[in-house]
Amino acid sequence: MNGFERRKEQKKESIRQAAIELFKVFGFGKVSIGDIAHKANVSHVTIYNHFGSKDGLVRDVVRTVLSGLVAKSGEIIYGDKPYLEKLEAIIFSKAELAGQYQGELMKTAVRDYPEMAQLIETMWQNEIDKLIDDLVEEGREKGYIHKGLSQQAIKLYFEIIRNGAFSSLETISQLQVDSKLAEDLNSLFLFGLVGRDIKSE
Amino acid sequence: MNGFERRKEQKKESIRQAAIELFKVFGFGKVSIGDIAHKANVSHVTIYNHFGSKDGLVRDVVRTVLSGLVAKSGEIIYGDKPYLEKLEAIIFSKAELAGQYQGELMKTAVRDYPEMAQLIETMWQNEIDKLIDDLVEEGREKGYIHKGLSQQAIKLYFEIIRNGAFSSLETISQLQVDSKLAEDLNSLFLFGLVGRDIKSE
Amino acid sequence: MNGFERRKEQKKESIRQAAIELFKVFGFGKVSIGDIAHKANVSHVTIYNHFGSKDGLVRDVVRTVLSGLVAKSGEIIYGDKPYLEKLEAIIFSKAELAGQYQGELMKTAVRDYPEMAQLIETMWQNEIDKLIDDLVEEGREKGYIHKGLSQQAIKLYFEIIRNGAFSSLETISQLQVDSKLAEDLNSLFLFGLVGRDIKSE
Amino acid sequence: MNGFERRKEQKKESIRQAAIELFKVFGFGKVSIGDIAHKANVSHVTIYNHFGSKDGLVRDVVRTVLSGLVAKSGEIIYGDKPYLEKLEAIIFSKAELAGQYQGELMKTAVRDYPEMAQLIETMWQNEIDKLIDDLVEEGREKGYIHKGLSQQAIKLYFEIIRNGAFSSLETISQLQVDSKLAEDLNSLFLFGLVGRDIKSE
DNA sequence: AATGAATGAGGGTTCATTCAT
DNA sequence: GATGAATGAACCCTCATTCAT
Repeated sequence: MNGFERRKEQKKESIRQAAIELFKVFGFGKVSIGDIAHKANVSHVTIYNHFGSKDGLVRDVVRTVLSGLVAKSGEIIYGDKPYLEKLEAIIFSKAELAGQYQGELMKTAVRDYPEMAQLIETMWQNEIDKLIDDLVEEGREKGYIHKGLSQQAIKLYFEIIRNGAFSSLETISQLQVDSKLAEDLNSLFLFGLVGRDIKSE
Repeated sequence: MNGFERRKEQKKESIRQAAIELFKVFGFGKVSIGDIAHKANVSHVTIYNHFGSKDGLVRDVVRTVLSGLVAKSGEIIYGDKPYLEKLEAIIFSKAELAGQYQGELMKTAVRDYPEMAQLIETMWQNEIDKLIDDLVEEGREKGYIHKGLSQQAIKLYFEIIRNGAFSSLETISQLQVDSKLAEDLNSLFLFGLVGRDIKSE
Repeated sequence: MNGFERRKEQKKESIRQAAIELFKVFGFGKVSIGDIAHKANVSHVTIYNHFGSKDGLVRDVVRTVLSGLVAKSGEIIYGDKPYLEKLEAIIFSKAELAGQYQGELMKTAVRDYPEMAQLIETMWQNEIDKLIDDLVEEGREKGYIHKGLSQQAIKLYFEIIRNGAFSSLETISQLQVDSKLAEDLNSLFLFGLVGRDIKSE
Repeated sequence: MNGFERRKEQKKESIRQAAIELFKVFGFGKVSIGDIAHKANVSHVTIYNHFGSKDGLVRDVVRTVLSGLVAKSGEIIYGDKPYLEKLEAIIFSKAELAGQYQGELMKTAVRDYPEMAQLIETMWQNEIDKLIDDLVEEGREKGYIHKGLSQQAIKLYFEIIRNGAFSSLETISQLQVDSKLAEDLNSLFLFGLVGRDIKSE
C-alpha cells in the first residue's frame, strides 16, 4: 500500500470511527451524514465517495464492529486465564462492556435496517455462537457448569446475562470499585439466587 | 361521562394504541405522526388536537405504558401464587414479556427524548423499584434467596435478567412449548451455572 | 331588541373588541381565529356563526373602526373649539392617536386583504375626506391657512403629518408632559422650518 | 474571489433581491420561503443552505437594506447640493422614497421579529440619527431652520414627515409631474400652513 | 480525490374552516 | 345557538443524495 492509498485508508478509518462513536450514542437513525462529516472533519460528499450511501456506511460499520467483537472475544476465550476469569471477562469485564454496547448497536441495526439482518445473523451465528459453544464446553469439562443443563439453555442464559448487562452499564461500572457487589454478582451468576457461599467451594 | 366524551376518549385511546404498536416496532424516532394517523384512521391534525405535539404524544404513551407495567407487576407480586411462580412470572412469563418489551421502549424514550428521563426515572424508581424490593424481601423470608447477598446485588441481578430477557424474545417464547428448556432456565436462575438438581430440593 | 338579541349582540361586540385589540398590536395576519376566541372567551365556531369567516370578521372590524374614526373626527371638526385647537386635536391629540393607530390598521387591511381596498377607499374618501375639506376650508376663511396653497397640497400635507404622527407614537405621547416640545411642534406645523415665533403673531 | 464564490454570491444576491421585493409588498409574515425560492428560481433548500433559516434571511435583508439606506442618505447629506435640495431629497425625492419604503419595512420587521429590534435600533440610532443631526445642524447654520426650535422637536418633525411621506407614496409620486403641487408642499414644509410666498424669499 | 452548491422527499406544526352533537 | 372534534392546505425546516468544479 503506497502513501496515497494509506492516506485514503486513514480518512476512511477516521470517518468510520466518527460514525461508530455517534451511532453508539444516538443510534443509527438520529445521526445524519452531516454530523459524521462534521465530526470527521470532511465534506459530506467524501463519505459518499468512500461508502456510497448512508446504508453503505452503516453496513461497513456493522461489519467492522462485529469483526472486532469476534476477535476480542476469541482472545479471551482461547487465552490462558483461569476459567472463572474468562467467564467474568466475557460477561462483566469493562473491556467486554464496550463490546456489549456494540452488541446493542447491532440490535438497532437490525431494527432500523432490516435488510441488514441477514448479514448480522450470519456473522453472529457463525462466529460468536461458536465461541460461546467452546466456552461452555470448557466449562462443562472443568466442572464449572452442571452437566444436566442443555447447551441451548446455557447459551440462552449467557445471552440474557450479556444483553442485560449492557442495560445496566452504569451500575456495572461500579463493580470495579465495589468488590462486595462484584463478589455477590459472581456468586449469583455461578450459584443462583438460592446460592452457596463462594468460600465454601 | 357522556357520549361525547366517551367517543373522544375512544379516539384518543385508538391513537394511543396505534402509537404504542408502531413505537414498539420502530422506535420513537422512526415513526412519524403521519404513520400513526394513518394506522389510527384519523387526520394527523387530530393527533395534535388531542396530544398537542409529538412530544406530548410520546409523553402520554410513556405514562400509559409505565402505569400498565406497574399495575401488572403489582398484581403478580402481591398475588397469592407460590413464590417461585411469581419469580418466573415476573422474569420470563409471556404476559410480562410485553411489559419487558415496553421496558425497552422506555430505554429508547430516554435516549431520544432526554427531557423525559426524569419522568421515567421517577415512576420507575418510586413504583417498580418498590415492587421488586418487596419481591426480594418475600424471597429472603421464604428462604429462596440467600441471606448473605446484598439487596443491591440482587436487584442488579434482577435488572440484568429482566432486561436481557427482552433481547431474546424469540427464544424465550419457546419456553412455553419446550418444558425442558424452561426447567433448565429456572434452574440456572435459582442455582446458577454450577447448579444443583431441582429435584434434590 | 329583546334580551335574547341583546345577549347575542353583546357576545358579538366582545368578539369585535377582542379582535380589534389583537389586530392593533399584531396586525391582521398574525392573529388567528383561535387567539381571538381565547381572548373573547368563546369557541372558535361562535366567531364563524357570527361573522362567517375570518375575512368577514376583518371586514366587520374595518367598518366598525372606520365609522368610529369618522364620528370622532366629526365631533372635533364641527365642534366649537378654537380653530388651532381643532387642528392640534385632529393631528396630535391623544384621543386622535387611537384613531391614527386605527388608520394604520386600515393600511395593513389594504395590504393583506386587497379585496377590501374598495370598501376602505369609499368610506375614507366619502367621509374622512369631506371632513378634512371642511377643516381646511374653515382654516382658509379664518386666515390660518395661506390662500395660495392648493387644496390638494394641503390635504396631502395633512395626510403626511397624520400618518407620520402614528409612526412616532411613543415620542408624541411625551407632548403632554413636555410643553416646550409641543409648542415647537405646533410652531413647525404652522410656520414650517424657517419659522416665526408663535408669540410674534 | 474565484468563479465559484462569485456564482455563490450572485445566487445569494438574487435570493436577497427576490426577498426584498416580496417583503416590501407583502411584509415579512405573508411571504413564504417557497415564494422567495420560486421568484429567485432556486429550490427553497438553497435558501436554507445560504441563510440558515427564514429568520436568518430576514436578518440579512434587514442589514442589507439598512446599510443601503444609510449609504444613500449619507451621499445626499454630505454631498454638495444646495441645502434646500438636500432637504427635499431626503424627504420627498423619489430615490429616497424607496428608502422610506424600506424604512417602513423595518417597522414590520420590529413588529414580527421582536428579537431583531436591537439590531435595528442600534444601526438606526447610530447611523441614521447622526446623519439627520448633521443635516439639521447645517440647516441651522445656514439660516434655514429657526434657531429657537429644539433639536428634539425638529428631529421629531422630520421623522413624522419622513414616515408620513411613505404612507402617501402614490400621491407623492405625482410630485414629479405636478410642479405646482411640489412647490406647495415645499412651501408647507418650510413655512408651514400659515405660510409665506416662496418667491418673497 | 475532494468539495461547495443544489435539490426532492418527507416530517412536525399551525390555521382557517366544516361537521356532528 | 354554542361547542368540541376533525380536517386539508400550507409552512418551516432537515436530510440523504447528486451535480459541477
